[in-house]
Amino acid sequence: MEATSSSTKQKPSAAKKPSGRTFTEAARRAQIVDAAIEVIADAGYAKASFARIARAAGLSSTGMISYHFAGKDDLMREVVAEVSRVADAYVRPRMEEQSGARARLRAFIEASVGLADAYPRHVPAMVDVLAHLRDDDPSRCEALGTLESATDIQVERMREAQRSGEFREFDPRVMAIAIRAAIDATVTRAVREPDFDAAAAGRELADLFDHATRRTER
Amino acid sequence: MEATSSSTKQKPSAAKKPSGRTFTEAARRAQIVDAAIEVIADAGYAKASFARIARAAGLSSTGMISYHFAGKDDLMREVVAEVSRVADAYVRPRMEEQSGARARLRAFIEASVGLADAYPRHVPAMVDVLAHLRDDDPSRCEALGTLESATDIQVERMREAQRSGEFREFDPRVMAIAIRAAIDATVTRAVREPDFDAAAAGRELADLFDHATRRTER
Amino acid sequence: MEATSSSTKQKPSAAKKPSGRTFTEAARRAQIVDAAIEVIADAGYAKASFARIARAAGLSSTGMISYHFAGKDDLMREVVAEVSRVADAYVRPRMEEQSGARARLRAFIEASVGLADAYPRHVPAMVDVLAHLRDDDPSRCEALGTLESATDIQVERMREAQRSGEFREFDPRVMAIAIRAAIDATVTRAVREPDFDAAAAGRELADLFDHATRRTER
Amino acid sequence: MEATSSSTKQKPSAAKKPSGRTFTEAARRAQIVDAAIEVIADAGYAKASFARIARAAGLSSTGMISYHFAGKDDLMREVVAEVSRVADAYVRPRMEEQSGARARLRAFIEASVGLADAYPRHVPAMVDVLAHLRDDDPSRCEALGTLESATDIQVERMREAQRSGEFREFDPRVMAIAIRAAIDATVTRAVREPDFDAAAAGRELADLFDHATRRTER
DNA sequence: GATGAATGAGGCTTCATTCAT
DNA sequence: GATGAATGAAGCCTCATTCAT
Repeated sequence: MEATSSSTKQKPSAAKKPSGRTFTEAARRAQIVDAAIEVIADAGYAKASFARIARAAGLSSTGMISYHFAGKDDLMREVVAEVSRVADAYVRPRMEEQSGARARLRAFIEASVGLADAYPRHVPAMVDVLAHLRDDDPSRCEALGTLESATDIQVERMREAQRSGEFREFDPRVMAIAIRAAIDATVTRAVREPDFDAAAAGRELADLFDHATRRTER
Repeated sequence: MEATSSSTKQKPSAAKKPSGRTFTEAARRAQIVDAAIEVIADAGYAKASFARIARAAGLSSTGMISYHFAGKDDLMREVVAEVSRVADAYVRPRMEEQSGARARLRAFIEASVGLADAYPRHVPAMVDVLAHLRDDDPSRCEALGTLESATDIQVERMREAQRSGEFREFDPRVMAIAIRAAIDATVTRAVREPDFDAAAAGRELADLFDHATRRTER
Repeated sequence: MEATSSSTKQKPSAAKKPSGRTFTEAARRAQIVDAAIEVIADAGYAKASFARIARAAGLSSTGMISYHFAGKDDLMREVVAEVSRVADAYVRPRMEEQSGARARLRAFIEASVGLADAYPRHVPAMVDVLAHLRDDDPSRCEALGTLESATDIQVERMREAQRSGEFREFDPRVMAIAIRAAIDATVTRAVREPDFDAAAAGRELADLFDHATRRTER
Repeated sequence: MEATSSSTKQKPSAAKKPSGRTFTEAARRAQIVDAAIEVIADAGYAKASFARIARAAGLSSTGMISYHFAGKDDLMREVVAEVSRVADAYVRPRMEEQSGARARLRAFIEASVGLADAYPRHVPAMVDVLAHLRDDDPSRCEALGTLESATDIQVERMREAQRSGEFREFDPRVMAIAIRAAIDATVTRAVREPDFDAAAAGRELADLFDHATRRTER
C-alpha cells in the first residue's frame, strides 16, 4: 500500500506503521481525522487550518496534530482513506446483496447517495480534499490511487455487463466519471440544503443511470 | 466588448464603480482576471495568491490588484462572471441553432465539453473557485446566483420538454445537477489528461443523457 | 583523570545524583552522549535536537534524555566533558613520553591532530558545541572552564620553556590560542575531506609551531 | 532606526532616478544585514532568529525580512558577503602598500586582526555563520566559494614566495588554514574580552607566522 | 526506570491589504 | 493611476520539556 518511494522520506514516527501504533495513538489519530472531516465539510478545505481542526478536536495546540501526523499531507491522506473505508463499508454490502449489473449499479448509486444521510460530512470532505490534490502534490499518488482503482473496478464491471448484453454500448470510462461526479454533486447538495430529500434523489439518480446504461430494446 | 454591460448589474457595494469605469481600468481588470484564470487552472485555487497572479499578469506588485478589485472575493467573483460569459457565448449559439429538446440538450452538452478545447483553463478555474465558495462567504450569493439561474433555466426547459412528451418523467433538478457535474468532471479530466479525446467524450456524454432523458417507448 | 572529579562540582540543580549514579544510569548517559556526539558531528549543533539524538541512540522517545539529563545544557556539558576526557587520554601519554618543550609541543600537536583518525567525530562535535556557548549561557562557565584550564596549563608550560631558553620570547597566550585554533581547524578539515592526510598535516602543523616557538639562533 | 541609512543617503536633492527605488531596497537590505551581524555576534547564530534580528533592526515583524530576503539562507549569504566585502576593503590596501612576501603576510595578519577594532562584530558573526554551513546546505557553495577562493589566492602567493626563496618549504594549504583559524580565534577573543589588546595580538600573530614561514638559514 | 503523549513557545514563511510616494 | 515597501495575522512545523502510566 505505502510501498511507493514517495513515502520513504517520512519520519518513522509519523509514517504509516499499522503494527507499531499504540492503541491510544490510533484513537488520537482517529479523533483528529474526525475533526478534520468535520471542519473541511463545514468550512471548506481552504479554511481547514490546523488551528481550526485542533479546536474542533478539543486539542490545546496545533503541535498535537503535527505530533501525530507527518504533516498536512499525511492528515489529508488519512481523511481520504477514512472516508473511503467508511464509504466502502457502507456501499459494498448493499451492492453485493443484489444480483445483475442493473440492480447492482442502482444499489451502488442509491447507497452512495445514502451516505449523505448516514455520514453527512464524509463525502463533501473527501470531495473537497481531492479537489485540492494537484499533480505536483506528492501525496496525490497514494490518495488518488485508491480512488482510481475504485473507478477502474467499476469500469471493468460495466465492460463485463456490456459483454453479457445487460448494458448497451458506451464508453465505460466516461460513464464512470459521470456517475461519480453526479453522486458527489448530489451528496454535497443534499448535505448543504436541509430540505433536500437524499433518498429520493438517490432513486432519481439510479433511474437516470439505469436509463443511461441499460440495453434499449426497440 | 461586452465586458462593461454585464458588470453594470453588480451590487454597488461589491464593485467599485459599475458604470464609470475607464477604458484602461476595464482593460487592466480584464488582464488581471485572465491571469487569475490561468493561475487557478494551473496551480489551483489554494495557490492562487495575489503575488502569483500579479506575476502571471506581468504586474510589478500585488498592490495593483488590490487597487483594481475590492478584495480577493471581488476578483474571484469576476473570474466566475468572466467564465460564465465566455461559456455562455460559446454554448448558447450552438444550442439555439438546434430545435427540439433532445437536440438542444445534446448540443448543450457537446458544446460545454467542447469548451475544454476552446478555453482549456476557463472551466477548471471556475469549478475550482466555486468549490471554495461557502455559505459564510458573502460573495457566494452573487457568484452562485449567476450559476443557479443558469441551472434554473435548464430545469425549466426540461420541465417543458416533459410536458410536451419529449422527455420522460424525472426530477429535473437532480438531472440538471447530474448534467452539470458530469460536464465539469469531464472537462477537468480532459484538460488534465493530454490524450483524452474531449470531442468523443462530449458525444458519449450527450448519448448518456439522451438515453437518460428521452421518452422510452415500450 | 578529572573525569569523575569534575562532575562532582556541578550544581545540584543541574546534575541529578553526582555520586550515587547507578551503573545502568551511567551506561545510559554514556550511550546518549555518544549518540549526541555522532549527531552533532554529522548534522551540526543546530540540527542536534533531542529527537535526532534519541533516534541515533536507539531510544524510543526524547523523554528518556530529559530523564537522564537536567536539560540540553547538561547534555552538552557532558559532551564537552567526554570529548575532553577522550582527548586527554589520547594526547597526554603521547606528550609525556617525550622530553623537552619542543618535542612535547610537537607531540601535543601531532597527537591532537591524530585524534581525527582515532575519533573522527569527537573533535568536530566539541568545537561545534563550544561555538554555541555564549556569555549568557549558564553552562558556559563550567564547560569552558575545563578548556580554559587546559589552555592555562599550556601557557604555563610555554612560559617555562621561555625561561629555560628553549622557546623564544612571545606572548604565550596568543600562541596557545593560535595552536588550539589551528589544530581544531585542521581536524575539522581532515574529517570533512576524505583525501586529507591528517598525519601529514599534523607533522606540518608541528613544524609550523616549532618554527614559530623555538629560539632562533642567528 | 535609520541611523545607518542616513549616512548612506546621498544627495537627496538629486532628481529621482530609476535606480533610486532599487536603492531604497538595497538600504533596507543593508540595514537588516547589519542587524543580523549584530545579533549573530552578540547572541550567536543559534539564537539569531528572524524575530531577534527584526527587533534589532527596528522592524515591526519578521515578515519584513522574508519580504526582502528569499529566506534565512539568503540573509546569511548576504551576511557573509558583506563581511567579506568589508574585510577585503580593510585588509587589501594595507597589504598592497607593502612589498615582499614577508611584509605582506605580516600586513595581512595585522590588518585582519585589526578588523576586531574597526568592525568588532563582523568577523565573529561571519565565523559563526560559516561554522553552520553544512554540506547539505545549498547556500554553502556560494558562500564558502568566496572564502575558498580567498584561501586559494593566499596559497598561491605563498607557493610563489617559496619558489623565490623568501619562504621555507611547507605545505601552503595547512599554513593557510592555520593562519585563517588563528586570526579568527584571536579576533573572536579580542571582541569578547574587553582588556584584550588586539593590536598587540596582531603583532604577536604576525611574528608567529613570520617565524613559521620565513627561510631559516640566513 | 522507561515510555510516549501532551504542551506551548517559538521558528520561518506566505498572505491580503494599506499607504506614502 | 501606479508602485512597492510595510504590516500583522495566520499558516505549518519543530522543539525541549513535563507527566501520567
